[in-house]
Amino acid sequence: MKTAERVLLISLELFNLHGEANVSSVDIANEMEISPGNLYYHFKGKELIIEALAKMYQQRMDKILLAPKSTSLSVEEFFYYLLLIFEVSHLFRFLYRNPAEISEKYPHAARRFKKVLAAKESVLFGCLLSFKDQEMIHADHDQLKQMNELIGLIATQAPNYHLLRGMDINKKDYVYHSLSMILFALTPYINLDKEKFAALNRSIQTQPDD
Amino acid sequence: MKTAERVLLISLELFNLHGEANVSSVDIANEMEISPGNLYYHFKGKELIIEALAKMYQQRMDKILLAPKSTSLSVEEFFYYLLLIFEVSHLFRFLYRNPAEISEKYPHAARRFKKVLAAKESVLFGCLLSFKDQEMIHADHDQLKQMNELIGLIATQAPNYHLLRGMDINKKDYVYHSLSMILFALTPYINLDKEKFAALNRSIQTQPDD
DNA sequence: GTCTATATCGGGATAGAC
DNA sequence: GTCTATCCCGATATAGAC
Repeated sequence: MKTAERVLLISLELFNLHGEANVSSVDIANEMEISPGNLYYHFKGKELIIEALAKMYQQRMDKILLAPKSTSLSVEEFFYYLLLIFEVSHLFRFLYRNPAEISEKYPHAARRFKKVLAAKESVLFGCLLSFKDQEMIHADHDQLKQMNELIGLIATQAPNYHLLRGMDINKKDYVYHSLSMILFALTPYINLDKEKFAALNRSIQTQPDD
Repeated sequence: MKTAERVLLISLELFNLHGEANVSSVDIANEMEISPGNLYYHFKGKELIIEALAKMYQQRMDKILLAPKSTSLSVEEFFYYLLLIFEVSHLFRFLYRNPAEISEKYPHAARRFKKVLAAKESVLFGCLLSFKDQEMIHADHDQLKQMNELIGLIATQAPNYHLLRGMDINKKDYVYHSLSMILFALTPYINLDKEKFAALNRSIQTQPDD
């Protein structure tokens, strides 16, 4: 693997584990067992590393968001879709740790990040609307908007919340927990027979191995 | 006012405005128009300032949480109670900005903070239970737990979420918005006649001046 | 591409005079 | 209690040899 690629992978890992602010360029160089000077040959500063990572995040997420969704998802498919999104967010979870800091220090990366969030929100709202069209959900437009907002809050803040509750964010468990929170929030509005609902609930609560 | 008090007030303001990590002791001294040496005479390091602030937060919050609640709150009173809690959280919002960082750098402050969160959660769960007893809410025990968790997520993560959406966190508007998110999440389970519900909704959406 | 050595800068921290 | 002066240290950044 090329050094530049390794820089990105190792940086991502360290940022996720310890938080971006706690990882210096020297830390990255040490972990890679190269010299700081060499690191600077490839990336002239932490800023450029983070921008590159934000770009990776954007590309991975866009691939999911822009996938030609067979217009009408089932509820089960919707949650599987959410899972895909959560998994990518999990891979780049350092971006979610202190969005305020990141925005101030790395405006370019922040722009990408916010663009992705907006796209995510609009795609998910599209799903909700199509549910309504198919009468799989009973709610007026305003309620759909509130659901969407709740989903957005859970999706973006779940890592911090779970961290606060002492969960290990580096295990993927919290992703499933977040999904079940979303399911709980939507349940009163969803038309889904009891068996299917129970099955969905189980599949969310079952934590596959990492 | 004594210098030590002023240190705490100014620090709190700066931390809330710019985030704890972006405010150095020199910044605080400058803002107060005293010398860094003088600042160190009163607080030997940022750590002690933050611990003192965490203690203030704990005291303010305990006063609310331990207030002898006339056992059976109405739904309206419950939301007013939430508002009181949110207002104190708002005053010390810097603690919510990057809990992971704070925990690592200031374990003492973090202990207090987490203790308060736990107390908050248990008090609010008590309210939900009493609603159930009075049949003001229809939900089983597991659903109550999920509601409580959702409330906890909204209460702790709302500032970051709203920041991410470009809101100005230094205005108190987002507090009311958070309350209406909670109301939305609880609505399907609450027995409340339409008029009272609409009135509650209005009173939450009306943003009193700061 | 990679290394070593070094310069710079800002924040944290303290000593000693007033 | 308050100030000035100073020190230490870690992170960023770069020059120049290999």
